[in-house]
Amino acid sequence: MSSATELLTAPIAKVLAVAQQAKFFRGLADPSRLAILEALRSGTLSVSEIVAATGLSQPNASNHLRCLSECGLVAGEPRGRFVYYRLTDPRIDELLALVGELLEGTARSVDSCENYRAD
Amino acid sequence: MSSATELLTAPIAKVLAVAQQAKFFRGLADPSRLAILEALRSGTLSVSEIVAATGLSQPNASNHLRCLSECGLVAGEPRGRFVYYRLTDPRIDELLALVGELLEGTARSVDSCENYRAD
DNA sequence: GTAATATATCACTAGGAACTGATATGTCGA
DNA sequence: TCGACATATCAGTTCCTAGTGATATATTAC
Repeated sequence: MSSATELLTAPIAKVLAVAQQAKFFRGLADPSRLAILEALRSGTLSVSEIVAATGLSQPNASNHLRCLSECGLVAGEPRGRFVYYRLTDPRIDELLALVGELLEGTARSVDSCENYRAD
Repeated sequence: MSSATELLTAPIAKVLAVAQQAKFFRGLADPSRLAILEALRSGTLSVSEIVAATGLSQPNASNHLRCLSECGLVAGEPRGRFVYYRLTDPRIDELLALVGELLEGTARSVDSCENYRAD
């Protein structure tokens, strides 16, 4: 795994910033979580709506939502029996749009990445 | 792991786009790879320069570079005994800048994400 | 109060991926 | 050609994490 112990030459502050960014991108680096975020780009949704939109199992969606929530990507607001989730920052939408554009141009080269399964 | 089999309700094209984005973000979701990208933001570097800048072991850096390269984030050009790597797209720099800004504001909430170890 | 619904949590499993150390390939200089 | 250097690949280990199914908690409706 990626150990901070290997990054000894860099200043502490930079290591921390990098670790934080890595954690942030990890929130985005899973198809299920991206599907959730994609669904939330069009507006606030309850967990069951997210489950319906993504096809994820309820416990699985709940787990991913917890991660996304703790990572600050989404926020959940309980209303009665429901919990409504939304993107916390419009720049997350920007980010997804930027990457969407980026990948339209580099689709082929990214597809050829064999290090990770397509899943 | 994230299985496309769980995302049955979404259109195929969207599933593929999401999988591609997830793969892209996975390239960014590791402190070692981010350290490499961060080093490359200031310009082209050879592998040994990257090793020196990040403190990664040579085989480890090489492996991460292969992934980054196959994912289209960096490109390597052999020149004699050296291979010089650079970011393939200026928008990758944009992306990192955007996320940097984003995290300056949400630093505390992201730090509280306990789903993944700080590494 | 009791049943039904919405969400979260738990125990568990399987499969990846990030390391390390050793080794292979390839290129330059003497 | 031979030794030194730069990079890539291989084998193997450890740990993480996404998934499942069962269950707990909480809120509404009857």
